[in-house]
Amino acid sequence: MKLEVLTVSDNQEIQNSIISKIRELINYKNLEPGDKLPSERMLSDKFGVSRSNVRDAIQKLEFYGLLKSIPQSGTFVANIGVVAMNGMIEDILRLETPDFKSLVETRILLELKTVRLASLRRSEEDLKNIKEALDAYKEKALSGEDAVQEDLLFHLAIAKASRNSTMNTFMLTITPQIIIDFEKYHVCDKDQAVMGIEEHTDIYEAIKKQDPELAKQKMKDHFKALYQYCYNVK
Amino acid sequence: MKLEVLTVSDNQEIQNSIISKIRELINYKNLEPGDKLPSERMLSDKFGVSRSNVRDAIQKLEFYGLLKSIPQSGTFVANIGVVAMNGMIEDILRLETPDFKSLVETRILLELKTVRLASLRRSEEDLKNIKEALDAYKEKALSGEDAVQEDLLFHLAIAKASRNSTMNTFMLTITPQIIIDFEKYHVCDKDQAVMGIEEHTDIYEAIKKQDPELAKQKMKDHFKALYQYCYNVK
DNA sequence: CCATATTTTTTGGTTAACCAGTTTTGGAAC
DNA sequence: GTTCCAAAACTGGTTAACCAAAAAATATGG
Repeated sequence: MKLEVLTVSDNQEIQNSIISKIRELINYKNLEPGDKLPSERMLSDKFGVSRSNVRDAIQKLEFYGLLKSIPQSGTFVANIGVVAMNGMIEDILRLETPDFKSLVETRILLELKTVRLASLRRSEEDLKNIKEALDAYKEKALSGEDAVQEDLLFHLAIAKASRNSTMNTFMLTITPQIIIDFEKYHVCDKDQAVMGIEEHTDIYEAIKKQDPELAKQKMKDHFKALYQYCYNVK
Repeated sequence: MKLEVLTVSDNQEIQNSIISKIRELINYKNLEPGDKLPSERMLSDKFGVSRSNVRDAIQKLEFYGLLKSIPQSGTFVANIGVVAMNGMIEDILRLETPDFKSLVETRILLELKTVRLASLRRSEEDLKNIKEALDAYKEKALSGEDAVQEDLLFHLAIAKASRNSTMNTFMLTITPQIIIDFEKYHVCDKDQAVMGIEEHTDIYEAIKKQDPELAKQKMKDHFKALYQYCYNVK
């Protein structure tokens, strides 16, 4: 287990080092938006690493919109100037795995917004999906089983109903880590699950009534315990 | 150009189809958290696609925390139940490229929060970084040049000072697309750049004074024009 | 029959060869 | 000197062979 973590860390190091070298190259050669980077083979040769490592690094920079690979042509620097490029690569290199507090803080921010938007924009089908998620959660929680999954699916259903694809994506990306941390820190015990039913129902009713402020308040109440817990732990 | 878009779309289709098949497999075989998936070779064989396609699909599901590859052992379903797994894969398959309105809406939400947090948590070094970004923006804007990069670097400096790694990451991920859309829709003309100097300075001063509510209000003012523009366009 | 050592198989990851386009280049024709 | 075209070189993507480590199976000794 230790070894695995180590290798992952090493790979991360290698990738960051390659990203760093690509930045130096862009600076040194004064590459501007639209200019072509040296080929993957050349880079892997120059950096002394495998081509797949170079490809992975490029893919990451492509994800953040800094580079653009075109199939049989080359890799190009995106329509972004050298200043922004440097600043963003700097930030990307410093990206750390988010701590629990940061995660919860962000989740609360997002959910107070998505629940408000969902109240305003939900379709009848959205409402139906939320209701189904609520019922599934109810049943599981009442049976005394662990209902963390159904809990989060209820929240994801609200995020989907918010009709904001960016926030929906963000909720999707933080959910797995939240599940892991919840289990790690033993948040959401079973006694809270029953209380959660009432709170979830309140949120659902507010969305049904299309009352954004009420929905936001009910979500706030729902997060109250989590919020305090989170700030006590860390 | 058309062709490129087409192939990208095709690749996306292939990947989604593989993800979909993996889901069916998990459902059919009733795989639970911790269970091992068939090997990559077996999957590529069974699905009739290349192994690298399977690897890419697995990597994506790994990003969303649904699978976990362990080097010389196998790929395992994460500590997430079959219900949440299905719901999340469903959402992942439906992920669309975010529209401009969704992007701006999310950015405003994030920035109103980060500027507040930055006011409360900023270190002296954070403040220095923000000041430097502000000065760079000032200089560029006053010279009449395009200062979109320096503009966004100022905002990213604030995000960094918020000491919330998740929000910082989210700001990084949406920034490139925002730049692209800004240029596409010709937001942020040069006459706005000069006005932006004053607004940026106000925000900086509020952060310096560690006044979170003032900072939030100044950021709100800063976004006022953008907000209206965004809701008129779409 | 059990516990331990050893060989064999299986695994995700890596490397190198290959492919189908794109880009460059060299020289022929005018 | 310019234009054009074919051929060679180069490109990111794909495929298949290979690697080392981890499991699994088999053998060995008690």
